[in-house]
Amino acid sequence: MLQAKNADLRNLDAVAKRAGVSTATVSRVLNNLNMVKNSTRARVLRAAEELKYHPNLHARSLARGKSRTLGILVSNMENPFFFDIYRALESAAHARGYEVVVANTDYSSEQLVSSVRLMIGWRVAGLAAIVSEMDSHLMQMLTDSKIPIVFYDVGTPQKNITNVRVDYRKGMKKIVEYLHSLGHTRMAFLGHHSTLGPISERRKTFLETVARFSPSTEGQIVAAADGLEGGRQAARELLSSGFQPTAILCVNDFMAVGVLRHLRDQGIRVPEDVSVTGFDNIKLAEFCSPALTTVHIPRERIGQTIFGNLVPDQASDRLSGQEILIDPELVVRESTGVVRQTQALENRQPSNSGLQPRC
Amino acid sequence: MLQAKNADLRNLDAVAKRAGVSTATVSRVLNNLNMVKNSTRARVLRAAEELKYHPNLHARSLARGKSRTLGILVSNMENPFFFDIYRALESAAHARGYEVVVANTDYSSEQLVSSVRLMIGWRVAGLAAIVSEMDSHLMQMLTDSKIPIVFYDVGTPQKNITNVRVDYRKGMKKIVEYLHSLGHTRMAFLGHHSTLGPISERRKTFLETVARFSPSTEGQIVAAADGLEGGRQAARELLSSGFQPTAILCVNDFMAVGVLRHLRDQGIRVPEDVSVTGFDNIKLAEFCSPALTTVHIPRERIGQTIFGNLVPDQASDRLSGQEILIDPELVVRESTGVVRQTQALENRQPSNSGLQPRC
DNA sequence: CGGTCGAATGTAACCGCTTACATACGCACG
DNA sequence: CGTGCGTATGTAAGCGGTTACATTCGACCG
Repeated sequence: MLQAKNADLRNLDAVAKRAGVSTATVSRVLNNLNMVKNSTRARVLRAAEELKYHPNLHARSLARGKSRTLGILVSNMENPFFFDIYRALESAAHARGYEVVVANTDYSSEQLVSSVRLMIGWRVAGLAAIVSEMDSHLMQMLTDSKIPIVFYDVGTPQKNITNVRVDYRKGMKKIVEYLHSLGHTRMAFLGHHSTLGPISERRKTFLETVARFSPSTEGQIVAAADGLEGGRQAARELLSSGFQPTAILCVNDFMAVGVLRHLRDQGIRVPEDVSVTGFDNIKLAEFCSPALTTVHIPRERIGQTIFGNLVPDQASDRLSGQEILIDPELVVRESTGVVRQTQALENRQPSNSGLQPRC
Repeated sequence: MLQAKNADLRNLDAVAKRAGVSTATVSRVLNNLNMVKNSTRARVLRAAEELKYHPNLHARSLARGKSRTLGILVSNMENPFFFDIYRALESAAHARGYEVVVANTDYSSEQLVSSVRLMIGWRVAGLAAIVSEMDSHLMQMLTDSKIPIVFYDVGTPQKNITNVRVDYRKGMKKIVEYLHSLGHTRMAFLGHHSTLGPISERRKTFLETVARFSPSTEGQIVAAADGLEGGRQAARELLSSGFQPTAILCVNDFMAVGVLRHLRDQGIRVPEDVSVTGFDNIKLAEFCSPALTTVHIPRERIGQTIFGNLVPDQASDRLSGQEILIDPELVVRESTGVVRQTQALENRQPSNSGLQPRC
């Protein structure tokens, strides 16, 4: 583009002219390469300062052919679970001199794909996909890209792709067994986006584990959107479905907080009338009322692990192409309790639902 | 950099060669400029597809000399208040074909400055600074940059800088007056980062308004970090200070939720024993227990306003250099109540603190 | 049939930076 | 005083796109 001679063109050339040196020297000064006499360095720095010069980072990346920027994709930044991983990852990155760009996918695989396109276009040095959704062509696109990638939750290991997973089965099993040990007989699983892998893993495990205690124990399923409002909505549907749960198992803490709200509105006490559990152990789980019994997922560690596998550590090398499995732990707080005899018996109504999912 | 002839070099040239056309034609196809015969377009697209070609966006920005990317700076993405504005802004941007990059500043002006540097380096088309912190040199740096900028909360209007502000004074006044009308006599303001402009605006208004009701009413001040934990911590300090408030006014909802937690732990009932108010009206305010009385700040509208002032609208022109003021509204929920006679009288202890802030 | 014109494509000069290589300089040494 | 060498700087060729301008190619017209 032949640009009109712009009066305030602030580029290397302008700085070079003003300092009476060549662009190469300016570049060397700005990149802290030595080999530059102190007096020249000073002249250059002053010139840059006077011109309010800010290097064009696009030009820089282009010339260098590589960047120190990592891409991060998350399904729902509003959910503190994702935010926490993002934050841990970002701070690890900053500590090692990497920049970070984030994109929200809203659990939509179209958005996931278009964000990945963007990141590839930006030639990020690595890509972390902390998402629950997937796209059939995506894996191919990513392996082709040759960019180091870490998937959390979804995807399969490849030459350039590492997977970090949490053993959701184990976590879910612990919850169901714990509730069963408290005498719960009618449990409901409350989720969102039932088609997504990591979510349906929990749902399936729920159903399987409940089935093990059948017929003394029944299971039921509902789903809405992720979030506070989604949790409330799902609780509303659950209660009006006729199934009268002794315990509600939420797919995550964030939705559980919404559930608590609806129960309080209905005058249903937690845990006296019904127990509620979450998943993730976000900070909010400890601050809501009653505090949530949940499953702890070590988000800090996950963030660090992801970073470690994205950026080649000088010492140890990457576990590229591996799968890393993380174990969750049960955290018991106030939202669960022993089933009262009356609670187990009362409300026994024609519950024709049984184990049939209806989401 | 003279690069080793990279076997899988996927750039315009490679696509052009494979399609048997020039790079100009490829570029035209990829940018949907017409003037390209359909048959050639198809050949080019197939070549690009086969090579898994992804345009280098750095090169593109560099060549175009302008970008369609907006920079967003927020103080604390973890606080839903900031997140909501960010989300509204992002979705407005996407709707108009803009990309968005975010950076967290953690209320630190050093981080703010370095993020601004980054954004300028990326030559963003516009910059939204939704931050509470400030830096003395920053304004100069920004006006010099010539980038369209919108500040929320801080900064002063300039040629290329618009300001969006919420009338926090009005909001705070409404809260204090409301509480006073309920008979509250000992109020505490609970904040964070007391040196930051928007925060101290609320604190000052609190003190002024309380002073108007003096001596029948007393005020007290504490501060901790923003967040759930910070709220809890501040509440702890407040209660152990000897000042026994009838009402606790929090600088934002997020901290208020932390406060509620501590009060519950201490067996102090809200609002029977003490009233609590928030600020912002985040979703969580409605979901916590008890639901928070707060001041509504229209974050959606703020996000849209910011976008509208960042990107020149074809129809109306920007209000650049203006200041836009937004009015907040009181939202009464469950966390505030009338002071019981006993509550007002009991606990009357040697409160030597009076109106003296101690943060 | 030469000329005109518009549509389709090619050529090459940028965008602003990095960096390999060339050059200039000063100084110790034979 | 010429040579060699290390240090400081300059020169220019990339990086991978975009786009102004040139060129080619038919079709259509006088």
